[in-house]
Amino acid sequence: MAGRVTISDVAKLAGVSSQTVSRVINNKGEVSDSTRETILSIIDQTGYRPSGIARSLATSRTMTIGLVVPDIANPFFSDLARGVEIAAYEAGYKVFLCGTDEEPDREEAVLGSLESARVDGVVVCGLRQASDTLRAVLMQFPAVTSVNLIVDESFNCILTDDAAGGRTMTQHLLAGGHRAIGLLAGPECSYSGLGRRQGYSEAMRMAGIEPEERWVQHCRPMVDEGEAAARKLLETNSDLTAIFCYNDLVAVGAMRACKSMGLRVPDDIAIAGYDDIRLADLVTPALTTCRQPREQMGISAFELLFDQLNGEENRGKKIVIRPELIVRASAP
Amino acid sequence: MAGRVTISDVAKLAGVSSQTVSRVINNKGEVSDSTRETILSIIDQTGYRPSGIARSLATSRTMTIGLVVPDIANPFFSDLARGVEIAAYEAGYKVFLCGTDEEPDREEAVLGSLESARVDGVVVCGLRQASDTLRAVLMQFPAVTSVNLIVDESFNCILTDDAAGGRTMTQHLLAGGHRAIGLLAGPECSYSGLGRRQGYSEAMRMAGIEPEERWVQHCRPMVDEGEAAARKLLETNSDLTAIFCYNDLVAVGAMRACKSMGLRVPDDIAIAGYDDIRLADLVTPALTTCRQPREQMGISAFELLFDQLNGEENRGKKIVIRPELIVRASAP
DNA sequence: CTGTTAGCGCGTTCAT
DNA sequence: ATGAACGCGCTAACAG
Repeated sequence: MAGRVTISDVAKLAGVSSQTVSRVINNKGEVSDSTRETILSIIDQTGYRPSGIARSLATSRTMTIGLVVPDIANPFFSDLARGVEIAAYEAGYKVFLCGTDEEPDREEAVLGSLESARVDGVVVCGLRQASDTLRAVLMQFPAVTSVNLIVDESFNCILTDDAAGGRTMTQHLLAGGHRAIGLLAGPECSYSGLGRRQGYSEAMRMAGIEPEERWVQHCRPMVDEGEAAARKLLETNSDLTAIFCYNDLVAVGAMRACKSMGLRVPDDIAIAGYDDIRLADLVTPALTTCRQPREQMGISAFELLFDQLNGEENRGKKIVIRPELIVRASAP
Repeated sequence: MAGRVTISDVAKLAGVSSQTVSRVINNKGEVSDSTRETILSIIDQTGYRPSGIARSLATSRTMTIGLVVPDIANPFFSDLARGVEIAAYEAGYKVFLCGTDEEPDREEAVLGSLESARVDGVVVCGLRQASDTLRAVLMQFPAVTSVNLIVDESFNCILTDDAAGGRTMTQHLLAGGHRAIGLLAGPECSYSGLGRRQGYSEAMRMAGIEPEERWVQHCRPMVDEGEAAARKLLETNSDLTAIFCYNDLVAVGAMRACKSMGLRVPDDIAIAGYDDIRLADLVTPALTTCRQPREQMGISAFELLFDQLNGEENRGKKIVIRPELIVRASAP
C-alpha cells in the first residue's frame, strides 16, 4: 500500500509540526482549541489513519495479543476465543489467532512467530505439552494459560477443576448402577484429559472398583476419532455398560459407533460427554455432560492478561472454574 | 518488553555491520560462509528474533491479514476460519481475528482497526450490510469476500451457489409430493438467506406453485429462534407438509417445535436444513440438508487473497461452491 | 502552547 | 563480499 497520508502530510497541511498532530491524536499535552480543530478537520478530510506499525515501533507496545488454541473449529475453543476477542476488542487490543492443529510441535513455532510480531501478551489454551523449553518460551511474554499443564507461579491461569468434573460424572454413572465404565480419555498429553481421568479413577476406587487399563482409550478430541476409539473400546470390552467421554465431540462419535454396532443408547450403553457445547442437547438422545462457561473463561483470561499488562506484578493468580453436571437422556 | 537483542547487537558480537546480519537473515546477497556461520551461531546463542514491527515499517509489508466474521462461535464460521488460518500460516501470514458480534455497525469499525494495523489484506465473511461506504472502506485493501452481498468486479469472492442449493432442496421436497412448503428464511439481510429463498421461489414456480408470503418466516440462525419461528409458521399455516430451513441449527429448532406440537417428522411434516454441520446426522430423525465445504472455502479464500497480494492484478475472480444435497430421514 | 532533536529496529540504496 | 548513510512513520524528551 503506497501513497498513504502520513502524520507529516497532515502537519504540513495544517501548518504545524508533526508533534502537534501527534498530541491531538493521542490527547496528550495541551493544544489550543483552534489548532486542534484545524488538525482534526484535516485528518477527517484526508482520511488519515495513524500507522499502528510506526506507533508500535516508537512506543514498543503493539496493542495486540496472541491467542493460541489447538483447533478453532472445536466448539470449546471457538466459544472461548469469542470471549477473548470480545474482551480484547473492548480494551483496544487486536488478537492474532493461532491454531496449532493439535500438533504439539507447532506450539513452540507459533509462539515464536508471536514473538516476532511483538505481541504485548498471549493467552495460551490447551497446550499439549509442558516441556521446560516451552515453558521458557512462554516466559518471554506476559502470558495467561488456560486448560493446560503449564501451571506454576510464573503464570496467571484459568483452570477448570477437571478432577472434580471427572469424579462427579463417574459417580453419577456409578449411581446409575454401572460398574464397568469405559473412558475415552482424549489426547494423552492433555491437561484436561489427565485431570478427568484422575477423577474417574478416584471415583471408581471409592466405589471399590479397580479401573482396568483396557477400559481406557485415548483419542484426539474430534467426532471421527471418538467414533473409531469407541468402536475399538467396545469391540474389545463386551462388559462395558457405560462410557465416559473426554468431551462432547468424542461422545457424539461414540454414539455414532454405538449406532453402527447396533447398540442402543442409553439402554444398552450409557454415554456421557464433557463441556456441554450448544449441540449437546440437540443430539438424540441428548447428552449427559459437564458444563463449562467457555465464553466467560475467555473473557476472564483476557482480563487476567490485561491486569498483568498494566503494571501490577501479579503473576501466579489462578481462577478455578467448577464444572456443573448436566444430566440428560444419554446417561440418566 | 525492554532489553531485547537487536540486529546491531548481533552485528557487534559478530564484528560485522548490521547489513551483513540482515543479509543472512533474509538470504539475500552474498555472504561468505564463515561470517554466515558466525552470525548464525550468535543468533542462536542470543535468541535473537527480528522484530516484525521494524521489518514491516521498513518494507511496508506486515505479513498479516485480517479475518472478519460475524461470530466465531458459529460452527460455519469457525470451520471457515480454520481453513483461512491454516492456509495463511503455511504461507507465512498471521491472521487477526475480528468478530463483529453480528452487529452491522461494527463491520466498518473493525475494518478501520485493521487498516491501522496495516494488514496486507482481508478476508471478509458474512457481512450483514452492503452499503456504499462499507464497500469504499473495503476497497482500501486487497480483499476477498465470502458469503455476503458485497460482490462485484472490485473483489475476489468465494460464493456458494445458494440459489442452486435452494432450488435443489425445494425440488427434492416437491419430488416427495409436497406442495405447501414453508421457508424459514434466516436473517433478512443475509446473503445466503436471500439466495436460498430465490432458489426456493424458482423451484416452486417451475412446479406451477406460487409461493405464498405467509409460508415464509425470518429468524436469526440459532436453534431457539428457529424453534419460535417454526411454531409461528405452523400455527398460522395448517396446510404445510414440509419446511425448508435456513440452516441446520434452525432446522433442529423446527424439529423441536414439531415435537412439542405433536407433529411427527417426517410423517406429518418434513424438515430440511442447510450446511450439514457435523451433528446433522445425529439428531433423530437425521437431517436432510445441503453440504458446504466450509474449511475448504476458507482455504480457497486465503489462496485467492494470496494471489491478489502477489502481483497479478486479478480482481473480480469468483469461485463458486456448489452445495451438495444430502438426503436423510427428516425429508426422504 | 508549540517546535526541535533524536531515536525505535530494520531494509534499501548506494559505495567500497 | 561488506559497510555507511538514509528513511519507513511515529513518539519521547527537551527546549522555548
